[in-house]
Amino acid sequence: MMEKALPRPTDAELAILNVLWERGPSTVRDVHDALAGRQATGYTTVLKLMQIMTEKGLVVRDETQRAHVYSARTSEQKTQRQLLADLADRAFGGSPARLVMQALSGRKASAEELNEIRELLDRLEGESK
Amino acid sequence: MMEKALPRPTDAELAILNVLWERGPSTVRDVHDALAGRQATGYTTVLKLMQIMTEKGLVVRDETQRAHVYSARTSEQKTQRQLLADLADRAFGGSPARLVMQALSGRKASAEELNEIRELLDRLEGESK
DNA sequence: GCTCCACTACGAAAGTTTTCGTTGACCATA
DNA sequence: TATGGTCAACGAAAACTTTCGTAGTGGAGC
Repeated sequence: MMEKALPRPTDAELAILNVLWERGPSTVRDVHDALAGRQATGYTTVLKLMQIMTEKGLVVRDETQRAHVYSARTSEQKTQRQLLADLADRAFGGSPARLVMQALSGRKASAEELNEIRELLDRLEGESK
Repeated sequence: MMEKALPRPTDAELAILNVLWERGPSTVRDVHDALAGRQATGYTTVLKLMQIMTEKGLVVRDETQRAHVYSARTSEQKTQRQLLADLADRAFGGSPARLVMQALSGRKASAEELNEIRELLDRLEGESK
């Protein structure tokens, strides 16, 4: 059973997915309102995007209610990994490790964050043993 | 002196930048040939893209030769960091640390890579002291 | 000088993304 | 039953990305 790869979400689509991941299943109205703070987009713009996303399979919708209820088709984690793999391919010669190193050295992470990452490393190291 | 933010390169533009970073200053012919293996694009397509990239400021060109010589305006590192910061903003709630953790847990890095990353962590930890 | 070739420039077309105005349907309620 | 509000659907336009055909230019070699 081949799981068909969903297309990489565009910027505007990703903004909508973020709302769906945060709020769970939502109507267009919900998403539009949630987006209102960050983006200044019209209601029908959000609606149209979500219709397109439905066609693409990025979201699924429940039409039993008058106001259709949309859900992200793919988890946030899975999408994040897809985006990272994609970026690694396009900008890091296909090497996720190089991506990580650049991300680490590029910015000052807090001490706690560094520790978290170190613990994660320990855990990974443990698994591969 | 405000350094104006260059636009995020598109997929096709990034492919060209990769060639320029690898080869150094190159003509359109050079880039086209280098791309030939991976992409099947016509010569004029590459040319047009590089003209657009010149307008955008992503590359600069030396026109003293008949075959113009193009160079990336921004280093590979800097561009990579910009792309990572951008992705962190769009898909990781603005948190590079979360991006790193997802990148690490998402894939099996080799033991050597993990060690490299650990050393990098040590260095970072040292600096922040 | 002429011809051929490689190159840049230009413009157009196709595809994708983002935006929004308009329309018609449904439902509540006066 | 009429009115008003909310909603999905549709279509179109604007912006951006990607593609390539055609034209013109300049230099090398005959």
